[in-house]
Amino acid sequence: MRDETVISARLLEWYDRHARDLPWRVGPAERAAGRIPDPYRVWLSEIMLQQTTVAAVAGYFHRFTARWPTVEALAAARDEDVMAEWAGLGYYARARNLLGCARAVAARGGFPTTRETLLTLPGIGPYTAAAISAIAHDSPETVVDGNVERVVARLFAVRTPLPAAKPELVRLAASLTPQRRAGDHAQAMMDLGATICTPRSPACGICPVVDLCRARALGIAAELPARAAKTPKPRREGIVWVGTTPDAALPAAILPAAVLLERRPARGLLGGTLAFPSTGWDGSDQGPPGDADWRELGKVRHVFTHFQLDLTVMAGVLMGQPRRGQLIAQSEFDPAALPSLMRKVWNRAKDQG
DNA sequence: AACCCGTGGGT
DNA sequence: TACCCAAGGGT
Repeated sequence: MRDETVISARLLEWYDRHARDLPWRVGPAERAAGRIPDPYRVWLSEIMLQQTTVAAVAGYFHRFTARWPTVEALAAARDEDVMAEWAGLGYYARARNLLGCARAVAARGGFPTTRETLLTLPGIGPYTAAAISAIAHDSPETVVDGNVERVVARLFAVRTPLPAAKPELVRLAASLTPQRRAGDHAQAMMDLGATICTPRSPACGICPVVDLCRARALGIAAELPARAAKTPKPRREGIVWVGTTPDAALPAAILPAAVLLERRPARGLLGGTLAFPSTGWDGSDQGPPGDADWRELGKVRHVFTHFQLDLTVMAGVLMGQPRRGQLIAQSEFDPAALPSLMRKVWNRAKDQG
Protein backbone atom coordinates (compact mmCIF):
# COMPACT_ATOMS: atom_id res chain seq x y z
CA MET A 1 0.00 0.00 0.00
CA ARG A 2 1.20 3.52 -0.79
CA ASP A 3 2.45 5.58 2.13
CA GLU A 4 -0.11 8.22 1.21
CA THR A 5 -2.93 5.69 1.53
CA VAL A 6 -1.63 4.50 4.90
CA ILE A 7 -1.35 8.07 6.17
CA SER A 8 -4.93 8.86 5.15
CA ALA A 9 -6.28 5.66 6.73
CA ARG A 10 -4.37 6.26 9.96
CA LEU A 11 -5.56 9.85 10.15
CA LEU A 12 -9.20 8.85 9.76
CA GLU A 13 -8.79 6.18 12.41
CA TRP A 14 -7.20 8.71 14.73
CA TYR A 15 -9.92 11.27 13.95
CA ASP A 16 -12.65 8.76 14.82
CA ARG A 17 -11.24 8.60 18.34
CA HIS A 18 -9.80 12.08 18.91
CA ALA A 19 -11.80 14.56 16.85
CA ARG A 20 -12.23 17.88 18.62
CA ASP A 21 -15.79 18.59 19.69
CA LEU A 22 -16.52 21.96 18.06
CA PRO A 23 -19.82 23.89 18.02
CA TRP A 24 -20.02 23.98 14.21
CA ARG A 25 -18.86 20.43 13.65
CA VAL A 26 -20.73 17.22 12.88
CA GLY A 27 -18.49 14.65 14.53
CA PRO A 28 -17.30 11.46 12.81
CA ALA A 29 -19.84 9.18 14.51
CA GLU A 30 -22.82 11.37 13.61
CA ARG A 31 -21.42 11.90 10.14
CA ALA A 32 -21.15 8.15 9.63
CA ALA A 33 -24.75 7.83 10.82
CA GLY A 34 -25.80 10.07 7.95
CA ARG A 35 -26.14 13.49 9.56
CA ILE A 36 -25.36 16.17 6.99
CA PRO A 37 -23.79 19.42 8.20
CA ASP A 38 -25.75 22.64 7.58
CA PRO A 39 -23.86 24.48 4.81
CA TYR A 40 -24.76 27.81 6.44
CA ARG A 41 -23.04 26.86 9.68
CA VAL A 42 -20.06 25.36 7.86
CA TRP A 43 -19.68 28.53 5.78
CA LEU A 44 -20.13 30.90 8.74
CA SER A 45 -17.59 29.03 10.85
CA GLU A 46 -15.07 28.88 8.03
CA ILE A 47 -15.25 32.62 7.42
CA MET A 48 -14.85 33.34 11.14
CA LEU A 49 -11.94 30.90 11.42
CA GLN A 50 -9.90 32.61 8.69
CA GLN A 51 -6.65 33.57 10.47
CA THR A 52 -8.54 33.36 13.75
CA THR A 53 -8.32 30.87 16.62
CA VAL A 54 -11.06 28.44 17.59
CA ALA A 55 -11.22 29.99 21.07
CA ALA A 56 -11.81 33.47 19.67
CA VAL A 57 -14.51 32.28 17.26
CA ALA A 58 -16.72 30.16 19.53
CA GLY A 59 -18.60 32.99 21.23
CA TYR A 60 -19.12 34.90 17.99
CA PHE A 61 -20.42 31.77 16.26
CA HIS A 62 -23.01 31.23 18.99
CA ARG A 63 -24.19 34.83 18.93
CA PHE A 64 -24.44 34.93 15.13
CA THR A 65 -26.34 31.66 14.80
CA ALA A 66 -28.69 32.59 17.67
CA ARG A 67 -29.49 35.97 16.10
CA TRP A 68 -29.44 34.84 12.45
CA PRO A 69 -30.26 31.10 12.31
CA THR A 70 -30.32 30.90 8.51
CA VAL A 71 -28.54 32.49 5.60
CA GLU A 72 -31.82 34.15 4.63
CA ALA A 73 -32.07 35.74 8.07
CA LEU A 74 -28.50 36.99 7.82
CA ALA A 75 -29.12 38.29 4.31
CA ALA A 76 -31.96 40.43 5.69
CA ALA A 77 -29.86 41.92 8.50
CA ARG A 78 -28.80 45.56 8.57
CA ASP A 79 -25.16 46.26 7.76
CA GLU A 80 -24.53 48.11 11.01
CA ASP A 81 -25.96 45.26 13.08
CA VAL A 82 -23.62 42.76 11.45
CA MET A 83 -20.63 45.09 11.89
CA ALA A 84 -21.51 45.57 15.56
CA GLU A 85 -21.85 41.82 16.10
CA TRP A 86 -18.51 41.23 14.36
CA ALA A 87 -16.73 43.95 16.36
CA GLY A 88 -13.62 42.63 18.08
CA LEU A 89 -13.08 39.67 15.77
CA GLY A 90 -10.84 41.58 13.36
CA TYR A 91 -10.34 41.59 9.60
CA TYR A 92 -13.54 43.53 9.05
CA ALA A 93 -13.57 42.94 5.30
CA ARG A 94 -14.77 39.47 6.30
CA ALA A 95 -17.92 40.96 7.82
CA ARG A 96 -18.64 43.02 4.73
CA ASN A 97 -18.06 40.03 2.45
CA LEU A 98 -20.13 37.86 4.81
CA LEU A 99 -23.17 40.01 4.17
CA GLY A 100 -22.48 40.23 0.46
CA CYS A 101 -22.17 36.47 0.27
CA ALA A 102 -25.30 35.85 2.35
CA ARG A 103 -27.34 38.12 0.08
CA ALA A 104 -25.98 36.48 -3.06
CA VAL A 105 -26.73 33.02 -1.67
CA ALA A 106 -30.23 33.99 -0.56
CA ALA A 107 -30.89 35.48 -3.99
CA ARG A 108 -29.84 32.31 -5.77
CA GLY A 109 -31.85 30.13 -3.41
CA GLY A 110 -29.11 28.41 -1.44
CA PHE A 111 -25.43 27.60 -1.18
CA PRO A 112 -23.68 26.13 -4.20
CA THR A 113 -22.03 22.77 -3.57
CA THR A 114 -19.06 22.71 -5.91
CA ARG A 115 -15.69 24.26 -5.15
CA GLU A 116 -15.71 26.07 -8.48
CA THR A 117 -19.02 27.85 -7.87
CA LEU A 118 -18.31 28.58 -4.21
CA LEU A 119 -15.13 30.32 -5.38
CA THR A 120 -17.20 32.97 -7.16
CA LEU A 121 -18.75 34.23 -3.92
CA PRO A 122 -17.29 37.15 -1.93
CA GLY A 123 -15.00 36.16 0.94
CA ILE A 124 -14.64 32.58 -0.30
CA GLY A 125 -11.16 31.79 -1.59
CA PRO A 126 -9.38 28.53 -2.43
CA TYR A 127 -9.24 27.28 1.15
CA THR A 128 -12.82 28.08 2.12
CA ALA A 129 -14.33 26.83 -1.14
CA ALA A 130 -12.58 23.48 -0.77
CA ALA A 131 -13.44 23.27 2.93
CA ILE A 132 -17.17 23.87 2.44
CA SER A 133 -17.35 21.45 -0.47
CA ALA A 134 -15.48 18.74 1.43
CA ILE A 135 -17.03 19.20 4.88
CA ALA A 136 -20.64 19.88 3.92
CA HIS A 137 -20.81 17.58 0.86
CA ASP A 138 -17.94 15.13 1.23
CA SER A 139 -16.57 16.15 -2.15
CA PRO A 140 -12.99 14.89 -2.59
CA GLU A 141 -11.46 18.36 -2.51
CA THR A 142 -8.05 19.10 -1.04
CA VAL A 143 -8.21 21.56 1.84
CA VAL A 144 -5.00 23.47 2.54
CA ASP A 145 -4.81 25.83 5.48
CA GLY A 146 -1.87 26.70 7.74
CA ASN A 147 -2.25 23.43 9.64
CA VAL A 148 -2.17 21.35 6.48
CA GLU A 149 0.85 23.26 5.17
CA ARG A 150 2.73 22.45 8.37
CA VAL A 151 1.68 18.78 8.53
CA VAL A 152 2.54 18.16 4.87
CA ALA A 153 5.83 20.07 5.03
CA ARG A 154 6.85 17.78 7.88
CA LEU A 155 5.51 14.51 6.51
CA PHE A 156 7.43 15.05 3.25
CA ALA A 157 10.31 17.09 4.73
CA VAL A 158 9.77 20.05 2.40
CA ARG A 159 12.54 22.54 3.17
CA THR A 160 11.53 25.20 0.67
CA PRO A 161 10.39 28.31 2.57
CA LEU A 162 6.79 29.52 2.44
CA PRO A 163 5.16 31.08 0.53
CA ALA A 164 7.27 29.76 -2.37
CA ALA A 165 6.60 26.19 -1.21
CA LYS A 166 2.83 26.57 -1.40
CA PRO A 167 2.24 24.95 -4.82
CA GLU A 168 4.36 21.94 -3.87
CA LEU A 169 2.58 21.59 -0.54
CA VAL A 170 -0.78 21.71 -2.30
CA ARG A 171 0.30 18.89 -4.65
CA LEU A 172 1.51 16.78 -1.75
CA ALA A 173 -1.65 17.46 0.24
CA ALA A 174 -3.71 16.37 -2.77
CA SER A 175 -1.81 13.07 -2.81
CA LEU A 176 -3.24 12.37 0.66
CA THR A 177 -6.88 13.25 -0.06
CA PRO A 178 -9.07 10.12 -0.05
CA GLN A 179 -12.02 9.64 -2.39
CA ARG A 180 -14.27 8.79 0.55
CA ARG A 181 -14.63 10.78 3.77
CA ALA A 182 -12.80 13.76 2.30
CA GLY A 183 -14.50 16.06 4.80
CA ASP A 184 -13.39 14.04 7.80
CA HIS A 185 -9.92 13.76 6.26
CA ALA A 186 -9.66 17.53 5.93
CA GLN A 187 -10.78 18.04 9.51
CA ALA A 188 -8.42 15.30 10.69
CA MET A 189 -5.46 17.06 9.05
CA MET A 190 -6.42 20.32 10.75
CA ASP A 191 -7.02 18.67 14.13
CA LEU A 192 -3.66 16.94 13.91
CA GLY A 193 -1.98 20.25 13.15
CA ALA A 194 -3.83 22.03 15.95
CA THR A 195 -3.31 19.45 18.70
CA ILE A 196 -0.24 17.31 17.86
CA CYS A 197 1.71 18.61 14.88
CA THR A 198 1.89 22.08 16.45
CA PRO A 199 4.18 24.89 15.28
CA ARG A 200 6.55 24.53 18.24
CA SER A 201 7.44 21.41 20.19
CA PRO A 202 5.17 19.03 18.26
CA ALA A 203 3.97 15.98 20.21
CA CYS A 204 5.55 13.43 17.87
CA GLY A 205 5.39 10.78 20.59
CA ILE A 206 1.63 10.49 20.25
CA CYS A 207 1.37 11.18 16.51
CA PRO A 208 -0.53 8.49 14.56
CA VAL A 209 1.78 8.87 11.55
CA VAL A 210 5.12 9.50 13.25
CA ASP A 211 6.69 6.43 11.60
CA LEU A 212 5.85 7.88 8.18
CA CYS A 213 7.12 11.40 8.90
CA ARG A 214 10.30 12.23 7.00
CA ALA A 215 11.01 15.40 8.98
CA ARG A 216 10.80 13.41 12.20
CA ALA A 217 13.26 10.87 10.79
CA LEU A 218 15.62 13.71 9.93
CA GLY A 219 15.15 15.36 13.33
CA ILE A 220 13.87 18.62 11.79
CA ALA A 221 10.12 18.42 12.42
CA ALA A 222 10.05 21.43 14.75
CA GLU A 223 11.99 23.52 12.20
CA LEU A 224 9.41 23.08 9.44
CA PRO A 225 7.83 24.69 7.58
CA ALA A 226 10.54 27.23 6.81
CA ARG A 227 9.32 30.76 6.20
CA ALA A 228 10.77 33.70 4.32
CA ALA A 229 12.27 36.35 6.57
CA LYS A 230 9.67 38.82 7.75
CA THR A 231 10.18 42.56 7.52
CA PRO A 232 10.31 44.48 10.80
CA LYS A 233 7.08 46.09 11.90
CA PRO A 234 7.12 49.91 11.62
CA ARG A 235 5.59 52.14 14.27
CA ARG A 236 2.97 54.78 13.58
CA GLU A 237 1.55 57.54 15.72
CA GLY A 238 -1.76 59.35 15.66
CA ILE A 239 -4.34 61.25 17.68
CA VAL A 240 -7.84 60.16 18.65
CA TRP A 241 -10.55 62.38 20.14
CA VAL A 242 -13.16 61.22 22.63
CA GLY A 243 -15.71 63.99 22.60
CA THR A 244 -18.70 64.04 24.95
CA THR A 245 -21.60 66.39 25.63
CA PRO A 246 -22.73 67.56 29.06
CA ASP A 247 -25.84 66.03 30.57
CA ALA A 248 -28.56 68.56 31.34
CA ALA A 249 -29.70 66.74 34.46
CA LEU A 250 -26.38 65.67 35.91
CA PRO A 251 -23.02 67.30 36.57
CA ALA A 252 -20.94 66.82 33.42
CA ALA A 253 -18.15 65.22 35.38
CA ILE A 254 -20.31 62.29 36.42
CA LEU A 255 -21.96 61.09 33.25
CA PRO A 256 -21.67 62.33 29.67
CA ALA A 257 -24.96 62.36 27.80
CA ALA A 258 -23.55 61.53 24.38
CA VAL A 259 -20.35 60.34 22.74
CA LEU A 260 -18.99 61.50 19.38
CA LEU A 261 -18.40 58.61 16.97
CA GLU A 262 -18.05 58.16 13.24
CA ARG A 263 -18.45 55.35 10.70
CA ARG A 264 -15.08 54.69 9.06
CA PRO A 265 -14.82 54.47 5.25
CA ALA A 266 -16.06 51.14 3.93
CA ARG A 267 -12.69 49.97 2.65
CA GLY A 268 -9.25 49.92 4.19
CA LEU A 269 -8.13 49.85 7.79
CA LEU A 270 -11.01 49.03 10.17
CA GLY A 271 -13.24 49.62 7.16
CA GLY A 272 -16.91 50.08 7.96
CA THR A 273 -16.44 49.98 11.74
CA LEU A 274 -17.65 52.46 14.35
CA ALA A 275 -14.81 54.61 15.70
CA PHE A 276 -13.77 57.73 17.55
CA PRO A 277 -12.55 60.44 15.16
CA SER A 278 -8.79 60.19 14.73
CA THR A 279 -5.98 61.33 12.48
CA GLY A 280 -2.39 60.81 11.42
CA TRP A 281 -2.02 57.04 11.53
CA ASP A 282 -4.24 55.75 8.71
CA GLY A 283 -3.43 58.14 5.90
CA SER A 284 -5.82 60.77 7.17
CA ASP A 285 -4.82 64.32 8.16
CA GLN A 286 -7.55 66.12 10.06
CA GLY A 287 -8.01 68.41 13.03
CA PRO A 288 -10.21 67.92 16.11
CA PRO A 289 -13.80 66.96 15.26
CA GLY A 290 -15.18 69.89 17.24
CA ASP A 291 -14.39 72.65 19.71
CA ALA A 292 -13.57 71.56 23.25
CA ASP A 293 -10.97 72.05 25.92
CA TRP A 294 -9.15 68.95 24.74
CA ARG A 295 -6.84 67.40 27.27
CA GLU A 296 -4.41 64.54 26.79
CA LEU A 297 -5.16 61.32 28.63
CA GLY A 298 -2.08 59.37 27.52
CA LYS A 299 -1.40 56.83 24.83
CA VAL A 300 -2.98 53.59 23.70
CA ARG A 301 -0.78 51.01 22.03
CA HIS A 302 -2.19 48.57 19.50
CA VAL A 303 -0.48 46.12 17.17
CA PHE A 304 -1.87 45.53 13.70
CA THR A 305 -0.69 42.96 11.18
CA HIS A 306 1.80 45.26 9.53
CA PHE A 307 2.50 48.10 11.98
CA GLN A 308 2.44 49.08 15.62
CA LEU A 309 0.33 52.05 16.61
CA ASP A 310 0.70 54.53 19.45
CA LEU A 311 -2.44 56.62 19.62
CA THR A 312 -2.60 59.73 21.80
CA VAL A 313 -6.02 59.93 23.44
CA MET A 314 -7.58 63.40 23.73
CA ALA A 315 -10.78 63.94 25.70
CA GLY A 316 -13.05 66.92 25.99
CA VAL A 317 -16.58 68.20 26.48
CA LEU A 318 -17.86 69.52 23.17
CA MET A 319 -18.90 73.14 22.84
CA GLY A 320 -21.42 73.61 20.06
CA GLN A 321 -21.93 71.32 17.09
CA PRO A 322 -19.20 68.86 16.12
CA ARG A 323 -17.65 69.34 12.68
CA ARG A 324 -17.87 65.63 11.82
CA GLY A 325 -19.08 62.35 13.27
CA GLN A 326 -22.37 61.55 14.93
CA LEU A 327 -23.39 61.99 18.55
CA ILE A 328 -24.54 58.74 20.10
CA ALA A 329 -26.55 58.88 23.30
CA GLN A 330 -24.71 57.33 26.19
CA SER A 331 -27.67 55.02 26.80
CA GLU A 332 -27.43 53.67 23.24
CA PHE A 333 -23.67 53.43 23.13
CA ASP A 334 -22.30 49.91 23.38
CA PRO A 335 -18.50 49.77 23.58
CA ALA A 336 -18.71 46.13 22.51
CA ALA A 337 -19.75 47.38 19.07
CA LEU A 338 -16.32 48.98 18.62
CA PRO A 339 -13.23 47.33 17.16
CA SER A 340 -10.66 46.44 19.81
CA LEU A 341 -8.45 49.47 19.19
CA MET A 342 -11.35 51.84 19.81
CA ARG A 343 -12.50 49.80 22.79
CA LYS A 344 -9.07 50.38 24.31
CA VAL A 345 -9.43 54.10 23.63
CA TRP A 346 -12.83 54.15 25.31
CA ASN A 347 -11.55 52.29 28.35
CA ARG A 348 -8.71 54.80 28.69
CA ALA A 349 -11.15 57.71 28.49
CA LYS A 350 -13.57 56.06 30.92
CA ASP A 351 -10.84 55.33 33.47
CA GLN A 352 -9.39 58.83 33.38
CA GLY A 353 -12.42 60.88 32.37
C1' DA B 1 3.21 38.96 -6.80
C1' DA B 2 3.50 41.56 -2.97
C1' DC B 3 1.03 44.07 0.05
C1' DC B 4 -2.93 45.12 2.89
C1' DC B 5 -5.99 43.69 6.50
C1' DG B 6 -7.09 42.60 13.46
C1' DT B 7 -6.79 40.35 17.37
C1' DG B 8 -5.43 37.56 21.24
C1' DG B 9 -3.01 33.75 23.29
C1' DG B 10 1.28 31.23 23.74
C1' DT B 11 6.25 31.15 24.52
C1' DT C 1 9.46 42.28 25.96
C1' DA C 2 9.20 40.69 21.49
C1' DC C 3 7.91 37.50 18.39
C1' DC C 4 5.02 33.83 16.49
C1' DC C 5 0.99 32.77 14.15
C1' DA C 6 -4.17 31.21 13.74
C1' DA C 7 -9.55 26.72 9.46
C1' DG C 8 -6.98 33.39 4.31
C1' DG C 9 -9.01 36.65 0.91
C1' DG C 10 -8.87 40.82 -1.86
C1' DT C 11 -6.44 43.68 -4.78
